[in-house]
Amino acid sequence: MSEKTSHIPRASIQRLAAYLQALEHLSAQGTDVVSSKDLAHACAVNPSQFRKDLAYFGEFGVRGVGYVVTDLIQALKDLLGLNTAWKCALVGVGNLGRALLRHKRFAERGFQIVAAFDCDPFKIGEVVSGNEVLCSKRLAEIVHEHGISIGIITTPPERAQRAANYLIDAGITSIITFVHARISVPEHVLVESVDFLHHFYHIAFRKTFEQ
Amino acid sequence: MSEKTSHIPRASIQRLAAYLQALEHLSAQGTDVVSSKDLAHACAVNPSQFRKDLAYFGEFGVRGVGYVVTDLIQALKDLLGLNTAWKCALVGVGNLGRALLRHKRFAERGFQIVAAFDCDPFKIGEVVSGNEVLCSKRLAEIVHEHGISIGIITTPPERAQRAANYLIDAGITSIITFVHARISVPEHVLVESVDFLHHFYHIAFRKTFEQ
DNA sequence: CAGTGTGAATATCTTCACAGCA
DNA sequence: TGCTGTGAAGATATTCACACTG
Repeated sequence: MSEKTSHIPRASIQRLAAYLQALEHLSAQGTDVVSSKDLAHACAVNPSQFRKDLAYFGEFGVRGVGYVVTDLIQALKDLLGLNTAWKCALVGVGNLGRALLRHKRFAERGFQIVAAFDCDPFKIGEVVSGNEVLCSKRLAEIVHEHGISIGIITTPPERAQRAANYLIDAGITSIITFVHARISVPEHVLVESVDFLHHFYHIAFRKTFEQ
Repeated sequence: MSEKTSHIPRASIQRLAAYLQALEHLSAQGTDVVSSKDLAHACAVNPSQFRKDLAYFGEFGVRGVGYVVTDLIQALKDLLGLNTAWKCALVGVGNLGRALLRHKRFAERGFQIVAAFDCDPFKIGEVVSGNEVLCSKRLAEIVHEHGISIGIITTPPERAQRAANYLIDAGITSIITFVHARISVPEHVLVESVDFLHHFYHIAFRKTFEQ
């Protein structure tokens, strides 16, 4: 089931997360079994799409019946790698960085921010939501000490590349950046970019030309 | 040039934003003219892709030469609807809401948050980054008064749907939600979902199965 | 002649339609 | 019989390759 996961459409993975969300909602409501039709409808997706997304990984349903909600939740969590506890380091304790540090829902989902870094001497030493802000120079040391595997960048744009460099030097191979700036990284490093502005642009475009 | 903009791939629009970013970087460096090859390379895109993305809207280059940076920046801003000043209302003054209110870069890009709402009596009256937090009940009134056209939802998940309802009742037809929860809206309302968790999930998936 | 703009070819993603199993 | 799992068909998106132009 993990042989050919490399050419799975990115959109599929995103949908898996949506399915999981819908399933947890169903589970909370006490629903035991759900059909592809109903679940897909709840996620605004074609039922075949839903079944095909799962088919990349194996067979999870019961023919003639549907999907057992709790089983599928467990399967999806395994598929998405959510049964692991991922440790994260955050670089850049500005407004957004603070908001993420205080945001409790990441930890609930297995993404725990265990260290926060900044290069501003006025911020170093401050404690935000249980994390003492450390000097960025100490990244490598702390990453090893805690076994951190994911880096989060929330610096101003002009310092994003330097933050990335620190993370990469510390051996981090996965970075999530919240900064509206292109950063360049070696081939082997995974970068996910969360760019709010893109969504605003998209709204502006559609309002201007499609409404 | 605006006839057939409705079937433009969503991915194209996202790339247009990336081109704009790269162009502004070039402009700041004093570059006057750039080829599709160079610009596409800077955005990690195929040069044909870049040219085709532009071709949806018209012709912007000079054959044998390339693209005049400042002209293309202006053209892209027009295409993306960024020469308009968009007024936004934010609902949900939690950690993330505060971070967005304080984030100055939205306003620089034409997206100004002119009002903030919450239903928590302890928050109402507080001033965050120049905005007084108002009672959500006053949404319709304020939306009309300011000519607000975009709603931003940063409530906890369980209150996202109610926030959406308030916004829609106030006549808002475009919503950007930062909440990891499905919200349902009438056909004519545009919803953009900025879901951090999806990006974390994606990293977790790729780390688990592809690295 | 360098580099755009674009039809044609390819690759990728989505949907259909139905065989096959509980 | 009902709904899954899946090959084949259809729709979309990306890349190639080259005609065309400043």
